[in-house]
Amino acid sequence: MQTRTRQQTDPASDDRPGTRERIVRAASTLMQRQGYDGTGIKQIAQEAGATLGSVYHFFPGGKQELAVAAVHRGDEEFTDILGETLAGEGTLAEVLGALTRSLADGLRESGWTDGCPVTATSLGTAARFPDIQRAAAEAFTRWQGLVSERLIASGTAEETARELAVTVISTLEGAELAAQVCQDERPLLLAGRHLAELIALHER
Amino acid sequence: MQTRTRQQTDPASDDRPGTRERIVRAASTLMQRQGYDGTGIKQIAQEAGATLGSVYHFFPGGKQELAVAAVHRGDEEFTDILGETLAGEGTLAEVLGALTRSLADGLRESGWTDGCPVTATSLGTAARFPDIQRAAAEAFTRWQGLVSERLIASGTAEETARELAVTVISTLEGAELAAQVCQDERPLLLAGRHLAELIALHER
DNA sequence: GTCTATAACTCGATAGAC
DNA sequence: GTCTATCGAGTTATAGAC
Repeated sequence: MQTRTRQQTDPASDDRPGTRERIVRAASTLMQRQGYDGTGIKQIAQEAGATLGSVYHFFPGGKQELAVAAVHRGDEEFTDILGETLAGEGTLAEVLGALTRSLADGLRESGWTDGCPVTATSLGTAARFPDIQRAAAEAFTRWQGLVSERLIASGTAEETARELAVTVISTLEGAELAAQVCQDERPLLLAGRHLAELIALHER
Repeated sequence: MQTRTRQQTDPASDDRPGTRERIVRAASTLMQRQGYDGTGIKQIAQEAGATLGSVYHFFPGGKQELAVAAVHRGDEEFTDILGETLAGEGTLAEVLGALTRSLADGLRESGWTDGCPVTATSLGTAARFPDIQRAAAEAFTRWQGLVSERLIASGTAEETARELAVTVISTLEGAELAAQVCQDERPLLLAGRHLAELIALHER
């Protein structure tokens, strides 16, 4: 899901992150917007304020290795957000409402361009690049696991929780997609409400 | 969502569809698998058994016009499937189970490559090509409308039905995405079950 | 580690014969 | 309507100076 806070990429500013870090960020952001094939390595280098030589120095595997790093980065970012959100106060319904609200805000503020970096980077590449597919699958599985743990902790039966968690991630992902495609935040907000209802149905 | 039945593309067979039709089918199928930027016009021409000259004869607007036609085709195909499924016998729960089952079968049989043609073609292109974004948004809206009508017909209140329909499409779309990414049909099957529960909750 | 130059290739699109 | 040839610009990736 979309998680990135728009950041400074001023190539002239001091004490900025290291070159490798800037390259990964640029790759993740650009592939989130334009997908794997729509993003060029030269564009990544330029956005990162690095040269082509530096990109291949840190990522000798080329574009494919860069995409795997970008997916891992997207995974980590949303894992952090999801973890913090789920650990926050409030009922699960409130937590889901805050999460979808936040995703909707970020998506709208980006002009509906910045959706889920994992999805955008991996979709259409799975058949050609198994490494990218694997990284994306790991992300989805990790997110499902986080939701599942929270459901179990709040009293849902284990098997039920694992199943519900899969649908929670599917629905969040699909709602962000629908919001992006329709350029309308309602799918995300409705997903938050309906998921809360679905979960309440299974709580004891 | 993924709807296509694998079809003959034998370039030598007789009484096959016209050139324009073959080009649209090839464009839709290839962009469904590889996305807009991952699919070349030459590849489309070859898969369609046509020449580059023919492609530009029927689609003078080039790749962009071809992508819009491909999205419209994907829209029509799933609109037909959804319409027939919803009009079929059985409770809405049964109907959703059959639909997700069918989507899962198609996805698995394609080796997890053929997801939703509308999503795959439009994701990552919205900012650059408003025509493609618009065609994709129309598809999502149409599908939501179909589900909404069926919900209203089976006794759900109008506003409730419209809202539920949005989440039904979001969840189906997200579950197909999750199934594709994880190469596992369970997200789709669970989505069918959970959506049935959610809808039952709102029936009177 | 960073930079430039370039090799090797593919892309979308066009022109014009048939 | 169909075909081939090709243009110009773009791509990924590499080589080698600094």
